[in-house]
Amino acid sequence: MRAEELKGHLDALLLAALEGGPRHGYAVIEALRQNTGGRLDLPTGTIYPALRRLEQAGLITGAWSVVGGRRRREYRLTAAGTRALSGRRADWRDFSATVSAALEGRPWPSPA
Amino acid sequence: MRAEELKGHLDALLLAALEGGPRHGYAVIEALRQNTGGRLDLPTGTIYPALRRLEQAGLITGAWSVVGGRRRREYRLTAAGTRALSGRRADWRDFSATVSAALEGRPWPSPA
DNA sequence: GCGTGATACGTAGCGTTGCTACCTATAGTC
DNA sequence: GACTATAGGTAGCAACGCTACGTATCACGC
Repeated sequence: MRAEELKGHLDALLLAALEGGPRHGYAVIEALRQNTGGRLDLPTGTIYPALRRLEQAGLITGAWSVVGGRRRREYRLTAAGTRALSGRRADWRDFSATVSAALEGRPWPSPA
Repeated sequence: MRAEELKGHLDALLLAALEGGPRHGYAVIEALRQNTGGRLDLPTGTIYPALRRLEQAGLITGAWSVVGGRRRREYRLTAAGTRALSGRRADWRDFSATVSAALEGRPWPSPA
């Protein structure tokens, strides 16, 4: 998967990963990897800053906890985050339909 | 349509717009607009630099012409461009399936 | 002749954002 | 002691589409 492709869609994926309940960053990475058959294997340098962005935007809230001697920051969706997620889903459907139409449709004849 | 969503996918759209025959920049914009029912209405500041990038990458070639007193730069796909287009189409299908799986699938239960 | 809109090309500079590369720390296993 | 998995983080970079301009021609109304 080329790198730039994900730009602008990561937030939606992260919100979706938190939809089923609270998760910490590392678990989000694993969930994404498992749910996409390994096609989406995002580096920590992508996930952690993105989660902080979402927290700062008020779409998720984070709380520290310690499990098995290791500290975790558990994130959960806020009400605004839930709304944002459904907005992003609609955006994705629209975007994906638009690009598919432009890309997969039969060649557009040039007027010449 | 949010702005960042397009990132990394524009090249494919431009190549596809040239698949049916040579077009100049302004005509590409119109073709994109018409072919997506107006959902994709890209500014010239997006299209012209992108076409130059593609030309520099050897995926398209441009040639000046004058029609009705106005100069145009007509672009056409090169052989490499045609190959690139089919690669990008495959990328899109893979990417779109991956994101849809992660986004539209039923909520993953949290392991807690 | 003048203004306005469509056609047609272009550039400068910006902001966003995901990535690479690196760092810290604990627990378990060999 | 070394290594892997788990868990968090930052600095700096590169890519790229967008905004805001600027240039020019042609057609049309007035």
